[in-house]
Amino acid sequence: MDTPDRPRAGAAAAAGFEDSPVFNFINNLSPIPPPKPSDTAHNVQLFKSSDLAPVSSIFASPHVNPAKEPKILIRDDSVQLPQDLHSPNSVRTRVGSTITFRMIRCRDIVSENCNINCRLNEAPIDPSDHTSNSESQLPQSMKNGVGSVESDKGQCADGKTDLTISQECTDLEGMNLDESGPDKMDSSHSGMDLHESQLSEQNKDEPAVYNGDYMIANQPNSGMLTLGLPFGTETQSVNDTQEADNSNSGKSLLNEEPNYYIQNSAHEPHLYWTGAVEGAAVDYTPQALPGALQSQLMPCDKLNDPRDYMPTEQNGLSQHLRGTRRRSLFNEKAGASNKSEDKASDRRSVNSTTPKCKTIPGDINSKPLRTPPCALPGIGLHLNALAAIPKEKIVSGDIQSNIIESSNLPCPAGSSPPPSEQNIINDDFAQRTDVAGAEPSSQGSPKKKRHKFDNGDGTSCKRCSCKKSKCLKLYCECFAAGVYCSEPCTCQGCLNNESHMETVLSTRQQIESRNPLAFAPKVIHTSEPGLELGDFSNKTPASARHKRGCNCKKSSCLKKYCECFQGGVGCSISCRCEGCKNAFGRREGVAALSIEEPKQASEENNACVKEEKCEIDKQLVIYQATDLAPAENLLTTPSMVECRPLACLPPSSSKKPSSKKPRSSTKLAGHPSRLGNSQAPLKTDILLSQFGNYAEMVLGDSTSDTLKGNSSPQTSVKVVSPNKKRVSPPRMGTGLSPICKSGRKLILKSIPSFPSLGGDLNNEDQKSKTPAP
DNA sequence: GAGTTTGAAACT
DNA sequence: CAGTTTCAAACTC
Repeated sequence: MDTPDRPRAGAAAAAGFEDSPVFNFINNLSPIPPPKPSDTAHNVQLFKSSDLAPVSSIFASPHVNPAKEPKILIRDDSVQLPQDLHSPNSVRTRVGSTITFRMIRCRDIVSENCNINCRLNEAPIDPSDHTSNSESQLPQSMKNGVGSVESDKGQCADGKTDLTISQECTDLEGMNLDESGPDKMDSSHSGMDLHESQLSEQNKDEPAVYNGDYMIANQPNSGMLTLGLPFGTETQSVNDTQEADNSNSGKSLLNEEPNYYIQNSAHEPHLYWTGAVEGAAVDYTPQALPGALQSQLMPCDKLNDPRDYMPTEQNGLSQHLRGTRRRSLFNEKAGASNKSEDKASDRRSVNSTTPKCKTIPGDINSKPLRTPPCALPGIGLHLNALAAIPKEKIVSGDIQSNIIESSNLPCPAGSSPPPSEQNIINDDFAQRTDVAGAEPSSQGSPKKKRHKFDNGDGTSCKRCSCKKSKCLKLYCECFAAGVYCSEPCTCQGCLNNESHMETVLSTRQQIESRNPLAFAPKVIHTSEPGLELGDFSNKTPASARHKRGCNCKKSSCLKKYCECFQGGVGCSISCRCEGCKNAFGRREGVAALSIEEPKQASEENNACVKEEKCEIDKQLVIYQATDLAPAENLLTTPSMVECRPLACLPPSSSKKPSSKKPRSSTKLAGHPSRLGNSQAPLKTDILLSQFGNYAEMVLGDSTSDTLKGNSSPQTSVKVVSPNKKRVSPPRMGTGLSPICKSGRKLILKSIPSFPSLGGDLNNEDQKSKTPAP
């Protein structure tokens, strides 16, 4: 198709592969120059944002809650998929059959970005941008992935011409033909019909292409990955991991994905996402990438929802939307997060979203610190959205969460996000977990539902019902979450509103002065054992995160009273709980098995199970290091336990006898967060490098390890099989999950890398590997 | 919907 | 730093 003119391609040409479609394909990919400045910038932003955000502690100031923005937005995006246009039904089935990818969570790493990434939506993107290309590319990648994917391919091959499929196929062609592709893409997209026809054709023709892609993908080192992205390493690692995952299934979406990445990377900065990659995997829609993400996001169930499908207009629109979608990710960062709109429309209206709750303006301190992305008000929110997501959507929520997490990846683990940010994030997670676990409860009283209602953004309103605290104390969830109380709140004498901004800020500062970690998330999903342990000062961020431990006595850590449980994480050393039975992981020794305990886990697990089911059944989940599936998140603890041995944090350090008290720990941790802000710039730089490391850590390492089998049992598999089933380490069989565990394990690895923001990526790794003597 | 339980936050 | 009180969520009826 294309000429091997490109220098890089030249090598291949030299090889004599020029003629091969694969070669062509590769050429297309490889040629892609390093991300354009703008692109790079985007990428950087993502990472930065994540990094920065955490550092800056976005939440320092309360954020306006977009209370009601549906976090679901993501879904919407996914919904948007052209499929609807063609045949929702087909799509549905496909979706079900097809694999969905989970976004990798980097959340731990990235604290903030989540929001941004998560949202595909709305922000109208300029088609002019590569976005279109990228989109198209994404779809292509998707296609590729899909094509490779059994189900998808089957469909295409079958000539079923699902809209999505067809589109995908077409996209691929376009991809193959030209990287630039936007035009091509457009053309391809423009005609849905065309797609179909093309599909058939492509199906025929493409195989070669796919193959090529596939091959490329297979090659970890393939130029594609390496080439483009600054993150190349990551991508590679990802690919590897994916491959590993795929390996299970044999071919893999992933394989294709790599291409996807590459292309994206080349064209779009946004693509950098692993998530995007994953998205690529998504069959659905051509529209997709962004959509892909969305699709991923979308719960299996949701696919059914007409809304989800979005009445996207047509291909053209879809394309356009695509662009927007991608953008949306960033846009969201920009603070445009629109939670509310689950619906397709949401994208466009993204901005329109009306957060009822407003996030409190960044703290004085934090504000300046806020780095671009991080700064975005929306940052915190995204996670919450998950929680907000109705049970129905829970699954999707997970996905979303995953996506979000992935977005987070960039953030250097080392830097702990500002407490506030973390809080948000945590909240999100918690919410997610809550959603899962709490689902039942949520049904009950509004309060219970409250979290669910949350936008999902960290910023969403918590619907507090404070009476005496005036919503100026941590008792107030809204205040604690850094958001202003909004309509949903039933609080009395509330001062947590814009009109009292000064009061709020001052109060926050006071609280933070007391306890830097006061606004830090109660539970950090990061499974990093070390962090949990809080031992390493180096990893202060982590420690800070985990500073709090529960002090449950009667709840046995089996109820929401327990922060750990509520957060969906197992209890850690820092916990002082008595009779800990935390299903997610018991404190200390108990932990490992606790997860498996069906009894305890039953409730919580249910949530996890649900998610997992969906995922398993229909989705391919790609876990990245940090990303614990939401469901997985639940598991984190156990994994952590297991991990610990690996992580081997210094035992002494690990133990913080009184870690619970935020105060003591907080001081240590708290500062770091702020420091992080200052460090932010560094972080960004580091981030990239870290990111790669991180990716490796997460994906690569875990995957590699798992693949290799060397891995300690701990590094259980996170791998998802292309087959649609996660490949879980043998051990986990229980409902919960193998996956979860595996995910956690991975996380653990990743964790080590994070710890030192300032870090040192290298150091981190080393440290992680070799716990301090 | 009201009341009780629970554990964190705040206070001393 | 430890103990107590206050608070609001979580939970139960």
